Amino acid sequence: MKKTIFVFSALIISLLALFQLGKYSFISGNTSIEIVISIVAIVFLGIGLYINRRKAQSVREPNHVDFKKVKTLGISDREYEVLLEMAKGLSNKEIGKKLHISESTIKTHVSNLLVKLNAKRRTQAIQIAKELSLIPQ
Amino acid sequence: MKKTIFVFSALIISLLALFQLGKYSFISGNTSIEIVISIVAIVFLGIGLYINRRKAQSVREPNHVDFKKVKTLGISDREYEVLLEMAKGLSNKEIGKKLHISESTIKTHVSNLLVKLNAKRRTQAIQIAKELSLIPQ
DNA sequence: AGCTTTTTGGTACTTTAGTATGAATGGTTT
DNA sequence: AAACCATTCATACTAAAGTACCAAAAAGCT
Repeated sequence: MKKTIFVFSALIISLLALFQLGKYSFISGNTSIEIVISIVAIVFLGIGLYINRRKAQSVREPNHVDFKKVKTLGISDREYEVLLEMAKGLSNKEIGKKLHISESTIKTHVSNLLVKLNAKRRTQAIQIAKELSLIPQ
Repeated sequence: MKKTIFVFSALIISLLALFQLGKYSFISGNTSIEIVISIVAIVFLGIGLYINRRKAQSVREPNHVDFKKVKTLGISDREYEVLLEMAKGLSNKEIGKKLHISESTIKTHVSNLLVKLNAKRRTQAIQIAKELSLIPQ
């Protein structure tokens, strides 16, 4: 947020400078009114595009993952791997094959995940994990 | 896409008009250079914001739902309701209670959904449904 | 009215998921 | 070295999910 304030302050200052420069250039007769207006138009168009792109990114980034929260919940690396595969819709057996470990181990991991995510079922766990941005949407 | 082209054409025309109007107002001496530049700046800022908002919406709208595709896949209204509850992480029994029908009926609906979505499990069905924008993310 | 689709529900069964418990291994910390 | 944690795996069990098959209302269409 500090960064945002700084960026916008710098923007406003440079805009005022542009404004004055435009006026000066015109009065001194070096530049035509069309060029001044065009420059202003392009600069402000760019600013408009920039502001909304930043906003769009911050509002909701579907692929953003909050690893800190994962750690906070006490989810281990291996459990997290299982969570990711689970969210893809794989069965315990399939996850086991993919990670080269037994289905039994997957069950253990899943069981632990359900407790840590406070879920009753794997479908609920996936939903919760996505809401908390633990995994990408 | 046709709509987009139309909107942008109208925009460019109105901008050219604004340009000429600005020049005329200034030359005729009715308006000061500051006001002309300010109007141009505000208008272009607004255009920049507008363009990016549309773009941000079209790129990925998490809550967008493609009902046509739902119908194309032959998913009935009731099956779709079940799909939504399923995606929330509810069990068959819980869905039954919520929709005031038996768990047995839910099983029938889920089984049909799995065939229509070409999924082996409910977790996979949810994943596929979200990818196809059948249900909100 | 007759036909079709949807929605509902049941039984019986198989498969998958999830729990509980215990235990062995390897790595890290104290 | 001892304690701790993550990872692995097994057994035995219960619960939930899913399949197959059937059947009967209810709603929609011609």
